[in-house]
Amino acid sequence: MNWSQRPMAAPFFSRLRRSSQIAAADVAALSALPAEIRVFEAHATIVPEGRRNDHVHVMLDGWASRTKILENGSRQMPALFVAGDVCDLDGLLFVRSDCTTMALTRCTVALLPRDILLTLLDRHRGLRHALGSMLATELSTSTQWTVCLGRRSARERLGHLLCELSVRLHSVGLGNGLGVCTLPLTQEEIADVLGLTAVHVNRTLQGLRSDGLIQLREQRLLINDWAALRRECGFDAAYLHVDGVAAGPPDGRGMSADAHVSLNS
Amino acid sequence: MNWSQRPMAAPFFSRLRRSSQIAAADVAALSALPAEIRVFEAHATIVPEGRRNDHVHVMLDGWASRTKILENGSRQMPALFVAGDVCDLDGLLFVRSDCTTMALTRCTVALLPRDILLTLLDRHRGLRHALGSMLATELSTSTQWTVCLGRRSARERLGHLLCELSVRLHSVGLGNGLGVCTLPLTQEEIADVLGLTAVHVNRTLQGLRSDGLIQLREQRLLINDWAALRRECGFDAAYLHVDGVAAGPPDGRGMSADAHVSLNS
DNA sequence: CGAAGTGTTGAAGGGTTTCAAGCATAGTGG
DNA sequence: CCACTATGCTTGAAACCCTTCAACACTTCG
Repeated sequence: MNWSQRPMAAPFFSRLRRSSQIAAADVAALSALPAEIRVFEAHATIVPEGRRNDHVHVMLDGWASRTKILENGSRQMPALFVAGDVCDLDGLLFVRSDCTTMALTRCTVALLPRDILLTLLDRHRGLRHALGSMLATELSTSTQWTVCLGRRSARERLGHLLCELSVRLHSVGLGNGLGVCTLPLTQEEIADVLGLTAVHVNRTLQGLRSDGLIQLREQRLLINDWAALRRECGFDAAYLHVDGVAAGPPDGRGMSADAHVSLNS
Repeated sequence: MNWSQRPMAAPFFSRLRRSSQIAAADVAALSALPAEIRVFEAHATIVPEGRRNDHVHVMLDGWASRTKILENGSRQMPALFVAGDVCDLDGLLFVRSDCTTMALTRCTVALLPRDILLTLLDRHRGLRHALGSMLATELSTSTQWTVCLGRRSARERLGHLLCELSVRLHSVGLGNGLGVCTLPLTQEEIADVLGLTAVHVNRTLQGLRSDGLIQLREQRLLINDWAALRRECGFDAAYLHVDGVAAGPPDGRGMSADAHVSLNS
């Protein structure tokens, strides 16, 4: 069976179609690639630092993160990947990866042969634009995280992250409406994303809960008051570049203008 | 006169040639672009947030930064640009920029028409790889900054930044040897890069100075003990992707293998 | 000469960390 | 079925890094 026909591949192709310049032939060519499907258990390494990039890894299911361990043993996760994300886009340009990507939950990943994909990119302008936009979005997201870590309080960082994840999952068709989604990360993992300690994440989470802004238990996140949370942490979804995305009801229409406005109001 | 023949354009073309796949024809095509040269005074806005991207901005001289101002008035600079950098690479992929880029010093910038450059990219595989690598390097740099802001002390962050800037300037032929370069940023601007206050940057700088690690006065930086500073802040230049770059003496040879080793020892 | 920008220093306060302990849940093997 | 262990969540108290506020020195410039 063609890998693109698995239901799990829907988020990735939904992201591809976000590009204004993608054509049916582009999608078809990518679908025809000989992909290997692999499952990584939680805590397994998907792409080790320094490995030669022979494949590009497309997340089909589960959560993963870029992970750096410092000399003193502390850990930071400068990027999170969910279904639909490519977790080593830089591998298309560089021979070796300079950051480890590890599975946070059990992950299903499609491995696309790098050299074949590169020749495909030479022929397909639309694919270049789509994957380039994904890389640029990753940069703008990383930029936003830098701003959050540099100038926002623990409460703002946490709220901002929850808003972002909610939008990202919603935009690829995961989660039930905006503000309702799974969040299978432990508080320690959240801390390693936000540059905090697990203890402080715990207390901050309680603050958001007791103020009625969110609910979070058993790996289910519910944002009770989207507008209030958004306002308090200064979240603006523009940097995620999801506008016009087909993330609405599965009737084929894209997200309406109103739906987009609702992200930011 | 062709814009590429200005001496100021050397750092940018030096960066282009870092790509293993760039060809003479690629460089020639880019050189032939009708570029407008503009000078921005310090504190001027080079690319305002939300503006339609009609041009791509190549830094020829001076320092610039991405700048975000938060609701509470605090400022964060999630990226720094020096000669040779393209300060709105994402503008090639997105219609509008989602971050302001401002001049920190007087800047000379080459404006390349976006649509012409895009058609050029369609024809020149080498240019695609070169600019793509620059974008990927910007991502890996942003990733590294996120790690620093999340898990490193003020002293480590500051030392790490000084190491990075020293290597970046050295790699495009600016500065006199590794660890000697200009640093025209105010302590407040450094603070806005590192997510600290100017007061604390001041005190931290004094710590590095009194420990004999660096000298910094009148906008000249000198790293006295590269190995010690590098060790103390956990700096590893790999993420800058400067290996094999033509950054040595102006005799045309690339940086030798030994020179590269010296970056990390 | 006054004003503005930058660097410097001191003292007090606060957000976050660190350390430590306790609790709940799930899985495991006897 | 029940210790036993491992993992994750929760809570308290003390310590610390960095911020905040305030003041002053120095330089540049109109």
